[in-house]
Formats: sequence, structure tokens, C-alpha cells
Amino acid sequence: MAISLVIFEDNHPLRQSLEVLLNDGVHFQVTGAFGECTLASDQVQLLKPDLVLMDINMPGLSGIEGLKNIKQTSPETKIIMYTVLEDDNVIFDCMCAGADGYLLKNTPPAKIIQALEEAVNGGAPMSPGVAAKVLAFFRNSLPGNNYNLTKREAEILQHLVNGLSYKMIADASFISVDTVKKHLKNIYAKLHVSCGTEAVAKAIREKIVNF
Amino acid sequence: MAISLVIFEDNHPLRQSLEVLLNDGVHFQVTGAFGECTLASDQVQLLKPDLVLMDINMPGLSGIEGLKNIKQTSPETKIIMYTVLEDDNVIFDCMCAGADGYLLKNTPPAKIIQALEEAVNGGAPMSPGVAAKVLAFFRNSLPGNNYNLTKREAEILQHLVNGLSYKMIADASFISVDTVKKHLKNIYAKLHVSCGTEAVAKAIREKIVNF
DNA sequence: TACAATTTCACCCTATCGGGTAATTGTGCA
DNA sequence: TGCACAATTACCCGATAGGGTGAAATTGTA
Repeated sequence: MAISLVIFEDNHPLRQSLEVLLNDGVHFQVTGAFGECTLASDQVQLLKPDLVLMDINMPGLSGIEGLKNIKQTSPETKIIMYTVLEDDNVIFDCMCAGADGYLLKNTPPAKIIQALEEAVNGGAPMSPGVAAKVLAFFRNSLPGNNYNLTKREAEILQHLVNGLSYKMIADASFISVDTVKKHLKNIYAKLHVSCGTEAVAKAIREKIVNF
Repeated sequence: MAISLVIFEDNHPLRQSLEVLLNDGVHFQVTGAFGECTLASDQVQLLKPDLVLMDINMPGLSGIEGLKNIKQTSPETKIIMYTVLEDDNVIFDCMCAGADGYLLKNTPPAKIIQALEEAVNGGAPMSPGVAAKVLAFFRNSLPGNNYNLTKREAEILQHLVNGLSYKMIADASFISVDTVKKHLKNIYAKLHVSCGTEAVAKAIREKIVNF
């Protein structure tokens, strides 16, 4: 059975090219093609396509907003972002908003078809450079860990991040409150912060503690 | 010029199959193939391959440990994980440890060749299901945002996360310290926490604030 | 064994935090 | 018009946080 498809792309010639390419009646069937995504969620809810191909840079509502709106009303519909943009923040926003794939517009037609089929089969097609950027988000997740914190200091900091007060940390670590205070003073100095909330934020940001 | 390649795979027949497949002398040249990765970082440092194909489930040192060791001494070498495991935690660990791709062992030979070439060209080849799991990590990254925080409360909380004291928040927001105090009291109640550090940790954990 | 680093504890002191209570505005909604 | 709620300010008060200073006990290691 053919995969039903809706296209959002403001560029007329490109939109028509995509229709011609994808509306082969065998693998795919394009049931809608729009130049802007202001009403995207309604249109998708009505047409119930298996797949949506969504441009990002469009007049009016951005494709990312369209993505969010569609996912709210039709979370089961697969949405592939299709754009020239290879900006880290844009990619990140799309992924967080629930995109099921991210194809650059320089993708050759054969690859597009392959990617769309992959998407409906539970995959997450991404252009090579995009996939690399996605992995990069993880990589920066545990490189430069410590600020020369001792084992004990790391423990105390972990407790602080977990929301414990000085007194609670003291009880949990079987030491006096004064010792906790002393440790935290040293920790604050090592992290170059001046209070607990700042330390917690920095500890989490820089993956100094388990989170 | 051929892409030089080192293989870590404990299964003899599979390792030989991979060598036969990849050691075509044109696209690829297999310069090493080992049954375990205890000495992986030394071997890679010596052979300086463009690419490493790394099994995960091996006797002795795990492929993930091998990955970490190699990345420490030869960070520029691309490493593709090659395994039957499709476990979320394993995938997550590999990505954080710096893997440049993740292929399942059911990948057809033609796709493997395609993937390896993609990897050396700055891509990040992943089997469809794996890519989907990777994106899933992001999806759960900012869905349930608010605890019915008002706009002002969100601002105050953001400042707290940024490490500002009550007084500094007051100055930054052009309101009195008492108002800040009042807001934070309400915020703590809404977040079900009892102090600033706890609020910061929760706000970051649950993506309530920009980070 | 001697040295250094770490961990521990104590005391003092002030600013800040955080809860309680109460009151005044402005806005949107019924 | 009246109500609910957000946002604002104020005051009181006790507990906590965090800095300064000093020193003993523990650990690891040369």
C-alpha cells in the first residue's frame, strides 16, 4: 500500500518537483501540498498522512512551529524536516520538538525516497552531516569532568545537587555540619562560585556529578 | 586512496567475512583484525587507521571500553560500533563515549560499505532503529515544561539557576528583595522543593529553564 | 619514618534564606 | 460590577548558609 504524504514547502517550483517525484502512485501518494504551515495541524488532522515533509524557513509560521503543532494533535504522524539549514540550534530544536528525521535539500532524489521509506518503518533518516551534529550533542556530555575535586568533595557536591541541606549532608555522610561547611567552602573555591545554587548549576552543566 | 581499517570482533568466522568483504584493496584496506580489544588503543595508535569497526560484546574488555581507550589516544580515528545489541543504555553509553556510528549486525554488506564511506566523510551512520532511539533521547528533553509557573516566576527561577542571589535577582528584575522572596516561596511550593539548590536541580533536570 | 594531602572538627560572626502574615495594585474573565 | 489571580511591597523571625581562622586525625606515599 502506498505511503500517504503531505508536503509543506513555500517554494513553488520545488514543491511541484517534490510532488512529481513522490506522487508516483506506487510507493507514495501525495495527498496535500501547502505553501505555508499556519493551519498545518488542522490539515494533517484531516488528511491523516503517514508522513509529512516539512520545510523550516517559510513565511508566516516557521516549520518548527508547524512541527510542534502537528505533533500535539497527531503525534503518530512521522515528520521529516527538509531544509537547507544545517545550524546546530535549529537541528537541536527540531529534535526536541519531535522530528522523525532531518534531510538537507541537497539530498539526491533516490536518497529522499529511501529516507522516507525508512522513516515509516521506524527509522530516523538524517543527512550525514546532521547525524554527526546530533551525536556531537552527546559527545560533549562527559569530557572535562573534574576541577581537582577530591573524592569526598565530589560526594558532598553530589548531595548538594540532590537537594540536601548542610545538616542533611552531614547526617548522610556521618560527619559534622562544620566539616560539610569546610568541604563546601573548598568546593566553591575550586568551582569559582560563591553559593550553593551556582555550584549546583555549574556541577550539572559541566557534568561534574551524576545526573 | 583506500580507507585503512581495523576490525575488533571476537567471532572468528564473522571477522574473516568482514575482512573478505572490506579488504578489497580499492575502497578499503584492512590493516588489522583482532579478536579482543584489551590492547586496542596501542594497536590503533600503531596502525593509525582511518576507521575502526568495533564489536561490543567481547570477552575481556568490552567494546565500549575499547572505544573510550582509543578515543583518548587517537581522537581523530573514526569508530563505528558494530553489534547485535540494540539496548538503549548501550547506545547511549556509546554515543557519550564518542562513537561515530552504530551499525547493527543485520546490516546488509552493501549498506555497511556505504556506511563506512559516510563515516570517513564526516557523517554518522546509524542503523534506522538506532537513529530513532538516539532521537528519542531528545524528544523527552522538553515536553512537560511548566509547573504552572507564571511568566514572572519563570524569570526569577531562571535568574536563580544562573547563580544570582536574592538581592542580585531583585536588582536585575527591578523589584524589592521581599518580592523576590515571595516569588521564590511560591516557586518552591509549585515545584515541591524546599530550598534553592533543590529548585535549581529540578529546574535543570526537567528543562523548566533555558540551559 | 617523614612529608604532603586529605579529611575531620570547632568556634565566631554576619548576611542571606525561607516561612508566616498582610496589604495594594492591575488585568482578565464571568 | 464583582471575582480571581498575578504581581508587587512590607515586616517579623528563626534557621541556614557561608566566610574567617585554626588545628587535629587520617590517609597515602616517597
